[in-house]
Amino acid sequence: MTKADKIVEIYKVLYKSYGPQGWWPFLDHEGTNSLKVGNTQGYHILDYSFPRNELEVFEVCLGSILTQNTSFNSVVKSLRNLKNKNALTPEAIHEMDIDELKLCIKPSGYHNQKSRYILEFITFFNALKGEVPSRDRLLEVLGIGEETADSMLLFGYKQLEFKVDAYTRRILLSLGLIDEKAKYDEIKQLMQEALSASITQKDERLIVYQEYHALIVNHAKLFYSKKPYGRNCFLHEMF
DNA sequence: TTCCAGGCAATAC
DNA sequence: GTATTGCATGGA
Repeated sequence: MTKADKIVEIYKVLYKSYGPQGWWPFLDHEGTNSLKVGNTQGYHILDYSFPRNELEVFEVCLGSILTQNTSFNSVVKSLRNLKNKNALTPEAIHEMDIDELKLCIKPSGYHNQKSRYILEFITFFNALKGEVPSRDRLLEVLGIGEETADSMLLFGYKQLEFKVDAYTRRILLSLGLIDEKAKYDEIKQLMQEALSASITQKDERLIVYQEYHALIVNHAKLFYSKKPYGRNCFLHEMF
């Protein structure tokens, strides 16, 4: 069984175990439906029409910054703080007092850094005028590294960019599919080549990229949060 | 109390 | 180029 085959099989097993996850965005920007805010079971499961507009794209990007090295429950608190002030828009945050912004995002940590990152991103976002940013341009923005860029592109802009995070590394390392010093791009290419080969339809592949990452996070929270990583992980029994 | 969380930039070597 | 460090809050 090749690495690519294993990567495809892992997805099938995770999906069968946990089901579709339904991630970003989290808040209802149109008032037409009620998203399950803060529900760990998912927010809009099996509805892949999201994000439906620029505001929802913005929320995904904002969440991508806020979730850096931070649990997502904390991020949801910050987003709700902003939403409650009717300030979950680039314009409102831009006009907001910086200390007020810091207070809103305080639950998700690093508020001094992240407030600056957010303001830098808003300037960038406004200049886009609705266009999809290139990955390289995103990486030039202060506070946006590889994972955050891919997070914005995959979940916000529906681009075929696989998001690699610490959990992805741990699982792949534990299963012997990468080595410790594997770089971000190496892991990303491994995942993308495996999935591209087995899923020719782009719309379908996008959904799998999104769900796969979400499934990895869900699975890793259960088996890869405490050392030794991967203890009792049922994926080990597959190969 | 300690450890960890859906990383990043700055700095040191 | 690679390794280390500071950043901050909240929950287990």
